[in-house]
Amino acid sequence: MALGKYTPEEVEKKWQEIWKDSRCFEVEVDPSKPKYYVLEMFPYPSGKIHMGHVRNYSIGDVVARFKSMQGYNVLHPMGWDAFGLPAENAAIKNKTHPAKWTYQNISEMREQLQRLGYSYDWRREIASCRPEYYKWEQKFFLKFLEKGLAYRKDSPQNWCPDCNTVLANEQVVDGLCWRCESEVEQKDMEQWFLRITDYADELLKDLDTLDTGWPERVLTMQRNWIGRSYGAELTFQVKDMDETIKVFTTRPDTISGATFMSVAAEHPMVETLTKDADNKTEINAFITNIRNMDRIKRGAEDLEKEGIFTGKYCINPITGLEIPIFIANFVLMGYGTGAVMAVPAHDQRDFEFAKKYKLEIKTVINPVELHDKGEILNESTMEAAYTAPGILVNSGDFNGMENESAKKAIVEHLDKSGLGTMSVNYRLRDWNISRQRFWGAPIPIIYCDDCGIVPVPEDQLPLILPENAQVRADGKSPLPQMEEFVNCECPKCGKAARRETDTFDTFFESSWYYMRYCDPRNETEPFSQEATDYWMNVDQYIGGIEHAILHLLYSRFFTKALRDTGFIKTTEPFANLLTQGMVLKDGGKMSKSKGNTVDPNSMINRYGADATRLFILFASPPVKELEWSDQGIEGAFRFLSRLWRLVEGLEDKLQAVQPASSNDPQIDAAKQLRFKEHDTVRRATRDIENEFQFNTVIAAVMELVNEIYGLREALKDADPKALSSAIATAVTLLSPITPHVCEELWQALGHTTTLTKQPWPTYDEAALIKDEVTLIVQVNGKMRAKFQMANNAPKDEVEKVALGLENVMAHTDGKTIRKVIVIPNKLVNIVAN
RNA sequence: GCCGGAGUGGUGAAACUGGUAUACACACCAGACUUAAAAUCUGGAGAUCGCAAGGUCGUGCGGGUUCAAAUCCCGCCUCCGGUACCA
Repeated sequence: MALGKYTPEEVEKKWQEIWKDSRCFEVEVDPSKPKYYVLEMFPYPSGKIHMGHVRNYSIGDVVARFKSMQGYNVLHPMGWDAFGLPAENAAIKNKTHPAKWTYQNISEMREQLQRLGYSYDWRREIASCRPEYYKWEQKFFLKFLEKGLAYRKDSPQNWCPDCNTVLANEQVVDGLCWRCESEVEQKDMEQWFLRITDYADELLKDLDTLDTGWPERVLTMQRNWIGRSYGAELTFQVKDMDETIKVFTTRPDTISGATFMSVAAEHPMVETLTKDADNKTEINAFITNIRNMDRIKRGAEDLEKEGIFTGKYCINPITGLEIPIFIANFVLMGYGTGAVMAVPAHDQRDFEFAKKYKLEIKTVINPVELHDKGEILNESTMEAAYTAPGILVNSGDFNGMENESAKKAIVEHLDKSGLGTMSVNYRLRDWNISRQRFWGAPIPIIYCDDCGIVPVPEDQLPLILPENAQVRADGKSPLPQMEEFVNCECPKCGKAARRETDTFDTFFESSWYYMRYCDPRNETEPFSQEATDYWMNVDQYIGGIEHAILHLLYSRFFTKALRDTGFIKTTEPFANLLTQGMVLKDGGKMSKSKGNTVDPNSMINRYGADATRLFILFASPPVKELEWSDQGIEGAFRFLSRLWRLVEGLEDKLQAVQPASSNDPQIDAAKQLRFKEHDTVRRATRDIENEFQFNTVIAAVMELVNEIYGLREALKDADPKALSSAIATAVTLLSPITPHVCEELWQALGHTTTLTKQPWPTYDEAALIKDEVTLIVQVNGKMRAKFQMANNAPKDEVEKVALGLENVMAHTDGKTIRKVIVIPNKLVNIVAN
């Protein structure tokens, strides 16, 4: 069969059809084979794929094809994270329904992905906006409700005025909305929450099990986000009032040094404390000022510490002394109890505050060096708080104790009078899942005047998002105005009732989609036990670092919550995580606003899917950033053409042999080629297995191709089998990366089966042993000469030859040879002076 | 401040357990082919001195360990990413 000119569009179309017809990427549960689940984060159907997607999905495709060649039963699905705000905005703009826009985008993006030749089992495709999908998460929600994992609460929430909805803490980045970057406001609202904090400890502890599979920095980010700190909750009596204030502290050992107390402006006690203060107006102005300050300014590092005295005192439970209560701008209601016992001598913030307002500073922890000299840290000359360990002083019965043991002793003492207990505090907050948006899954709840909150009965699921809704020009959800949606019967008492009109946070959908892929068409349950027992968990997950906390934390939580509600046995969803680097252009992130985007479609049109994939995998290792280069993709295309021409030029000489099958080379050229061939298999396998370093895999194959070019004249008549074997190896090794062109060349070699059924090549150790090796000679560590010698020549012989080399003699002349180090088959180092 | 990562040619990047620093590619230069160009094939190339053989320097900076360091240790500098009044 004549190969002709390399025209990617023809080759790619041809093989995509063959793969589709042969259904070679469709997989089923098969306990007789080891499984491998490779998953890339599913995209939001924005309409067009971008280079970030191409990179993400190309990496995943190589992994999938490679593992499949290694004999695994590979699950490699794709779908759509299809709920979200852009669809609503587009619907407003085009006066259409978000669903229409979304489904149209999905079909366009699906086509683009298919043009790239990815090995997905397309039968498993899911779109999270379909009732058949979100039905199950409505069911999960009802189960969570039963279990007490879902609850409703009225509290200040992050409100994005642009998106017209609340946001979870994780979705507020530097005080800005993660999606639209508007300034987030605070707003009191009644909302639905999931008790992710119930799992805080487990989420933290299980990070240790991901130690080898996840990038260090993602683990660290999650640990910081959960923010576990161990300390104590202590109770302070308010003087002359029947009230107490609880504080959380990690330093109960310093309590005797607590000379005042700071509470947050939002603290519920503030109103009571300041009710009859003389300067009530001043206090109110101070509070209003803090509360109106936006989050960025309030959180700024250089924000001046400010406070105001409430006029009230509380009693230090250890010293019995009265200490003033302040409202302070740096105390956050969202952490701990919203009140802090202030120990200026041993906390930097309290120190600064005390200096500013001339409050007492009292040393209670003494540095050991001073203590040994019989001295005590002098408060009046201190320039910063002393936060290191030490010995207790000015602390009554606890004097002389080491501060670490004093922590426990003091809390135990307070516990006797019910004023203190050891406690753990987390930075993590419960997950607010209510969204005041239309394009999301409806929360299956009914409000009845008589029965209160009533869950939608399970047999009424899915609770379908109305298809006839008209999106509003002001961006607000149309649901609350839709009588036919809102009005319903109470399932309990049958009276008229109202439906919840909020929808789920869209992170709800992405928190379990990888489970649904295991059994995506199941109509009676979210997924069968059989399917998830076999496929879960995901062996290799691939996606962007931007989800280090959000999606990855929610998914981990969901997995555990679904385990505890009996849906699945898995505890951690993703065994291994690869976060691919960004795609840059001209040193910056590709973005529409910068106008430096490169459209994957135009690259495919011009150079083909294979060249696009090749470049993106060659230019940088997957975890690193990738600088886009127009010349680079040109070069990738040139390499594929070069490989093509190699086969084309030898067409009548080549045979349909297996990779690495030339076993008996007679001439030097064949020996040399055989060595290179086996060495390439060794390197390629090693580099894929070592963190998927596809860039060096490609470099190795390029070297092999260069070698074949150099030897082809010598071998084409003398040993065509050696050439055929080497070409077969190159094509096979490259096939996960550039599958279409490799299939075509494989066929041109005379093979009748496809590469999708071809095993990954193996190499023969014996082929890597050379008759002669090159040795390096150093004199005092500097390279002076090289020479050829028989493999494994005896040390003394090697030494003799090395010492006799001309340039070596020149450098050792007149010197005494002290030592000669011989590393077999590698190097000789002569130490002389 | 803290946590993570990275500093290697003109550029993207290699270097497996310490053992020829710069593989592979891009860009560049030269030769072959061509009337010419493109494409292709072959070759060159870290800097510097030298006609050459060869020498000297060279992996952010300064030390150290070692026969031998891009690689290990100590101390810094710069850049990127994340994160922070978290009590």
